[in-house]
Amino acid sequence: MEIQQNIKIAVDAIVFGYNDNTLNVLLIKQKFGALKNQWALVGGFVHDQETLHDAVNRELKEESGIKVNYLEQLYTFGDDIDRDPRFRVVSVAYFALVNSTKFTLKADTDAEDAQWFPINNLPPVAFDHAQIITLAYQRLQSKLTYKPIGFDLLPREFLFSELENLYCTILEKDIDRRNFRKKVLSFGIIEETDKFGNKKSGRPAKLYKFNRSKYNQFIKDGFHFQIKLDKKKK
Amino acid sequence: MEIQQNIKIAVDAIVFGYNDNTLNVLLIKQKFGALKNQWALVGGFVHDQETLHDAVNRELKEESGIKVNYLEQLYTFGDDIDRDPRFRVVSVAYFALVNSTKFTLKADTDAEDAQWFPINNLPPVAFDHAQIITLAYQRLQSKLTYKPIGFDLLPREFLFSELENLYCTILEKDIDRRNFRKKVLSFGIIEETDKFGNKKSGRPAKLYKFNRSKYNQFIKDGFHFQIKLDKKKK
DNA sequence: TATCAACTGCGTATCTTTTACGCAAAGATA
DNA sequence: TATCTTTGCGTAAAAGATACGCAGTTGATA
Repeated sequence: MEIQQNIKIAVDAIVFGYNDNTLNVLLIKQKFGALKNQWALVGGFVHDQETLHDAVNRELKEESGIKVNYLEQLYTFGDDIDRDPRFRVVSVAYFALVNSTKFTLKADTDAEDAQWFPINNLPPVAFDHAQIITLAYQRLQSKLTYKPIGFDLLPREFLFSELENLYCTILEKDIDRRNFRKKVLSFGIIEETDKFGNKKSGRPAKLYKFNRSKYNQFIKDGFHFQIKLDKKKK
Repeated sequence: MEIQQNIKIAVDAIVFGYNDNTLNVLLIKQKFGALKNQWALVGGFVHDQETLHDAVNRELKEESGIKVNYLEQLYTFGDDIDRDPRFRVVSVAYFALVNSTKFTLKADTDAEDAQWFPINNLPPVAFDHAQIITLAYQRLQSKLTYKPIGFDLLPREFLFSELENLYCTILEKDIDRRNFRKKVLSFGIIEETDKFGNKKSGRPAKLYKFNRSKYNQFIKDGFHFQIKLDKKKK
């Protein structure tokens, strides 16, 4: 039985980083090919003998040198037959989080340049990549409220104010600092260290860290991680 | 620029129906090909000139004659290189809901037989389809709590007790009938008709119907549909 | 060194939502 | 009429979310 089919499969990765109260997206500019000199998501065609996950990780390594903290499949784009002008491509998009302070971007084999762009100030991007980024941002926003993925954007040890700002920034909402702290602490999934973060002014703040095994237990016990930030109901 | 790639793209559909307090999955048994005489999900290879959605709808029509109420992309399975013994297949799985009382299944061109199976009593299925069904069921369970998709499994007009049983059955949880009713009514997204459902005994019950435009307004006003069914906290 | 600005960390009163559950209403059956 | 069953409404108590006061600790400044 032979199936005639002339469609290529690619993967794309939307990598989010967080730095200085700003959410950033990783974009690359390729040396070769159709995307020459255009900003685009990390991505490329899947090899015959690698899994989709392997393909994403390979592209991430080849094009940016980054190792992500969190990776999940986002959506498969295959309803626009002409999204790539060369031939039909179905692209499986992945969604990744990284602590961007940890890395210096190194454009590796395929990419001429790799850079962080603030989500609110993106350059024009290739193909339908703007649409993909929008979807990824929505996923990030909603997932942040019911999974503890914010920690994957922060350093291993962080200040409460950093976590708080991250939620404010990404969810684009106000927040009551004291209630937020109370809520997060009530889950019992982060613990304080004996270290203090260095700040310009103000009372020194303890560094905290996320405890994943406590989180797993928390879930197993039937509790729910949920952070809502609406200051007021209607 | 030529890309060498030898991977086929398929779509699969997990169709849920609800009947007599039972959640069912649609499976088919094919006449021809590798799946001959094995139960499997509706699905097949994507044509070069059709979108992924079109491919799913075509397969649904060809293999079962069903028109679904709700369709969304579920997940793309491409991490098991040998999931199909013939050659590498990446499959984009879709998740569909239908009011199964409305249809008589007609096995059409490709399928020998199309049948509903209770989710808790499935026959052996081809490939990794059991895994796909499990994922779809999880998606259904979680989505039911925050989107009004339950109505897509019911007739246009339904009894409150039917809606209630649907939630109980799918979420596998107990429920306080009176609180459930209060909660759902408080959203203002379903309205009563002047008709009554026929029951064996007991006080006659009004038929209700879901009002989608009210729901859209409800969302636009910043409210959230959310139905939690835990009878007790820890 | 006194004061101020900036930020942390804790506590409490109030309002809203969820949960538990009592009970009358409206048929069907015998 | 007595009984069974299911519907539909109401209310009290428990739990959770929100608003907000305020002292503690630092660096910078007058």
